[in-house]
Amino acid sequence: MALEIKPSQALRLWRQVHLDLVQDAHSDLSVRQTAILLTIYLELPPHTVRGLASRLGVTKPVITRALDSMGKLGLVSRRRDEFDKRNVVIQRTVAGALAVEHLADLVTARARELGPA
Amino acid sequence: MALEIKPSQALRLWRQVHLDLVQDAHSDLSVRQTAILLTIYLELPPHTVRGLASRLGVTKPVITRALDSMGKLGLVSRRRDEFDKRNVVIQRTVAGALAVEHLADLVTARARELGPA
DNA sequence: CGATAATGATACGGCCCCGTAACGATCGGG
DNA sequence: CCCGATCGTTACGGGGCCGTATCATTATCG
Repeated sequence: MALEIKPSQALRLWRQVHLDLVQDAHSDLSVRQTAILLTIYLELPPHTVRGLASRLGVTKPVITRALDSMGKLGLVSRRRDEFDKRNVVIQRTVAGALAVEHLADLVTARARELGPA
Repeated sequence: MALEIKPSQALRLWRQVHLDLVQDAHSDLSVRQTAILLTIYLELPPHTVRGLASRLGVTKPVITRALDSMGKLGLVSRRRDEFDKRNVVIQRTVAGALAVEHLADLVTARARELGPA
């Protein structure tokens, strides 16, 4: 059951949510960080730096730095893998789950306001 | 006729489009720039620096700098208002319209792929 | 063991964006 | 005519993210 959305609706939805994000002081994530955060919270664990890097098509330092900054915000946390101590396992947090949920609410609410055409 | 979308669908849509944007080398716009671009192309002209600033809830230098960088990319252009030479009128461009259209296609295509639940 | 591979982190130089404050140009009211 | 208000821009100092190259740690294989 595919979601039917017209190009003009898609644009208005995209614009309105972006306006909300710009005005929401707490949402200060870049496009890359958003992609990383949602991948962590929507795809099945475990998540590693290397896995995310190849999944997003970016270099590993990009992931490391994004995890640093999102970690400071409390949106994710890291833990050494005990079985292969080279790996780092990225873990979800309560604050991160709340942020993702907040984004979902934002999108659904703005979609509900869309008129036809 | 409102658009019905479930939170889980909203998140998967948001994630997938962001993954596309990260991997698309040409799309290098920040959240703010995207909000500005879509406002210019979706709301009725004329657009001014001050108008956009108050519409987005940001300071004027933010708009000026965003117009500078988007102007270099050919996405928008500027012209002095002949009747009130203090004003600057922001104009749309072919490249900008194409970029907006491309984004619309991206969102609608990813929405079409969404499963239920 | 020892050499090689793999993982994530870090250093570096560069670029872009931010907010505040100031600026020049232009308009408009007294 | 002039002085204040308005417009957009620029200057400044600070901070974040980027890609490349390199690093320390750990695992693997001969």
